[in-house]
Amino acid sequence: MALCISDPAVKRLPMYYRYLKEIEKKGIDSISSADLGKLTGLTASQVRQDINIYGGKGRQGYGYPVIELRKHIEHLLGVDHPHTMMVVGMGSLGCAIVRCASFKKKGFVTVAAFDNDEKRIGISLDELTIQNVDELARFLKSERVDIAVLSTPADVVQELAERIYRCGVRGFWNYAPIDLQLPEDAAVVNVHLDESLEVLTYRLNHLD
Amino acid sequence: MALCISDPAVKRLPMYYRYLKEIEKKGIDSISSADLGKLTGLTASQVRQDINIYGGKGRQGYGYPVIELRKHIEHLLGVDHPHTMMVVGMGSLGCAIVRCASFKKKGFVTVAAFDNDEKRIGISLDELTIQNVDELARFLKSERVDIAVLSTPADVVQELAERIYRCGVRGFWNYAPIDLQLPEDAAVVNVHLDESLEVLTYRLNHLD
DNA sequence: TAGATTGTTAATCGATTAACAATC
DNA sequence: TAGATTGTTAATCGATTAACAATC
Repeated sequence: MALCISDPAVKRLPMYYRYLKEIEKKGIDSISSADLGKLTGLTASQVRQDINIYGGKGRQGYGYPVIELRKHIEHLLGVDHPHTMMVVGMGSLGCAIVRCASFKKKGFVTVAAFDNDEKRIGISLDELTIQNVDELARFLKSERVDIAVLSTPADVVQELAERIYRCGVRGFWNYAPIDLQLPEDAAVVNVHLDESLEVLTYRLNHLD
Repeated sequence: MALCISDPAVKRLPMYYRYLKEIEKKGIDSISSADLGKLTGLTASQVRQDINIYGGKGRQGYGYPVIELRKHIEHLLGVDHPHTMMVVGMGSLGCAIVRCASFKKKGFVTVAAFDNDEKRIGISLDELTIQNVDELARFLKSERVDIAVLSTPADVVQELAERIYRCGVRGFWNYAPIDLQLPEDAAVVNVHLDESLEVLTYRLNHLD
């Protein structure tokens, strides 16, 4: 795909997707940039620029066809086809992610869960059994995994991620409080929940 | 505080804070903007601009004093004093947040947990007992809560947040997949884990 | 047709980067 | 002192907004 979307515009993509699904559910079949702007908190101009960059098409005097645009963005995001995930680090956060029903609904299938703690290995969650992290490379030889979810302590996650990368996984959703360093051909999102909370305390302490 | 920090600069604050703590732990007592830039992936120029805006002070020919700058940013973020939190919606994600030890270490004390499901009310997690969400207003009459963590289904969270706001809480850390609408004098951070995952699939599907 | 609204270009705004004098 | 590095101003870059002709 030749079209290149700037990072700020990519980050708005999921928001458009969310609102479009809402609008679609209401049975509305077209929406103007002005109305979509009101919903998302953006200017109509920005909405039009974005949709143009995304390659979406509207009709003058009418607006954007909701279903068509939703499908278009769905395809851009890549969520029109399922992804397999594995979770490494089965603390309470790792377990919460495995259990999270909304991801399943959206086509994210967790195919394995790993930990290095003997007390956790063998425990079942939903249809999964927690495996020893030493089995990881062997598992990845036979199973395709699109996304590794990392919810281990920070001090082991970089080395772990490199190991997983070498097994061919290219998507990394990192919950450990560091910035993963991986080769260019890997897609990494660092979640940094702690930093999100610190942004909140900043705002809370500077309200006035 | 008169100084106004732009949103992009506020969002970099926790990252500086994280790296400064790391550097401090290594026993290094001064760092140049060039070296801090290398760590954070920013230009030295940006680092200096940021620190200036934050009100931090360095010394020519020497760099920035690590401990002093760390403390300064800690104060700006407001994490130099403890915050109380309550969690509403005790699904697996809500439980994971209550259990998350790293928040405790950073001065975030969870003082209550609520749910509306009879099966969950009365269950104990750590030192907390899950209370009926109907008790929420009564609880807030006697206890001060800085931050409400919302991990309920999306369809109830807006109304719930408004109710909590009316009880005087001003910090909202929202995990439900909607954008909370609250008055100006509330500090809201919408986490949107699902959207973070969609940004990952976008990048994964557009690697080449 | 007239009204509405897109698609797109130009103008503006704000954030990042470069440059360099000040100074430790 | 000489070298290093900040603090700060100016230049650049990119993203957002405004404007308006095209057209449904």
